[in-house]
Amino acid sequence: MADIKESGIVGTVPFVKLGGCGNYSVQKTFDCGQCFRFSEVRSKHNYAVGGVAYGKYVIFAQDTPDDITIYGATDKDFESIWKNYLALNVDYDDIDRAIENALAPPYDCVMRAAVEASRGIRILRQEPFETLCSFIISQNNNIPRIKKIVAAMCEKYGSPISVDSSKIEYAFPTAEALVNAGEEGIFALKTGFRAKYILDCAEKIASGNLNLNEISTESSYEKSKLSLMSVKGVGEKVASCALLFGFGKTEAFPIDVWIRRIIDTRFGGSLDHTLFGKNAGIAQQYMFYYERYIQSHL
DNA sequence: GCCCAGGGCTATC
DNA sequence: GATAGCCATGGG
Repeated sequence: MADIKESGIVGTVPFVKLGGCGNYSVQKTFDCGQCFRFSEVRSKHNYAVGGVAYGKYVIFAQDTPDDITIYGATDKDFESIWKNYLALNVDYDDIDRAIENALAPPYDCVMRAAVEASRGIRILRQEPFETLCSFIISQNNNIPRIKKIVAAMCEKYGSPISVDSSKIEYAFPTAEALVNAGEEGIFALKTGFRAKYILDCAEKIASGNLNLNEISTESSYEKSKLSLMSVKGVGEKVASCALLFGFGKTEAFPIDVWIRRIIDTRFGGSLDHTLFGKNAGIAQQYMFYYERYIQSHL
């Protein structure tokens, strides 16, 4: 399992260098459509992404599949936030094996190919409110534009985080801040017909009508999904994505146009995702990545 | 101009 | 329960 090999400070920025990360791919993990707040940054490392989560600006840098360096984090931050966020406390070797063997021939072969293409992807444990709002924004939208809208929302209504003397980042807004923004304020961010959905979501959270902490600890997956679907504009798919990426519910199996497509073209039109059990959401993410990978490499 | 994007709501049958 | 329009916006 991942642990700290070295920690210190460069300039004013604390960092931790990790080893034992397994076959982690920072690039695939942050480029597979689950997270809209990180983007590639230049560094001395092989690959690095920077962004805000849990109110902190951090950079995740990587040179080999086994190491990750986190800038903007102390040892304590790693233990209390980033280990869980990056899913470094989860054994993906076992999960990958289970996914490869979950289906009967010939469909096991499709899953083997999907696992192989997706090697190194981890399901992040993102913040519940941010994740729910982000996937409301995602509906009938594409990934680059979702990122733009979320960034605009943070800049306009999130609290500033000073990175260094010349750079300011922004946290994701609180529910209260979005309620104060109102439907016009949210619409002005180019959210279109989703503005009223985001407002309804923020209102239900701010009023206590919907409690995301309770949903996190709710043991019944169906109940937690129905709770999220009480928000206007949150249907099966958005609720599943939020539960998978923001609430740790790995049995969720969101079906979007890409998953629909791969089921139609490579699984004979139907797929019983409960065969994957608690790994359904991870299998789904591999399928999503694989199908998009194939499309972009034709 | 068209079609599409990590969809869901509403009306109608 | 299924299906048909509709919803804002920008990129290809």
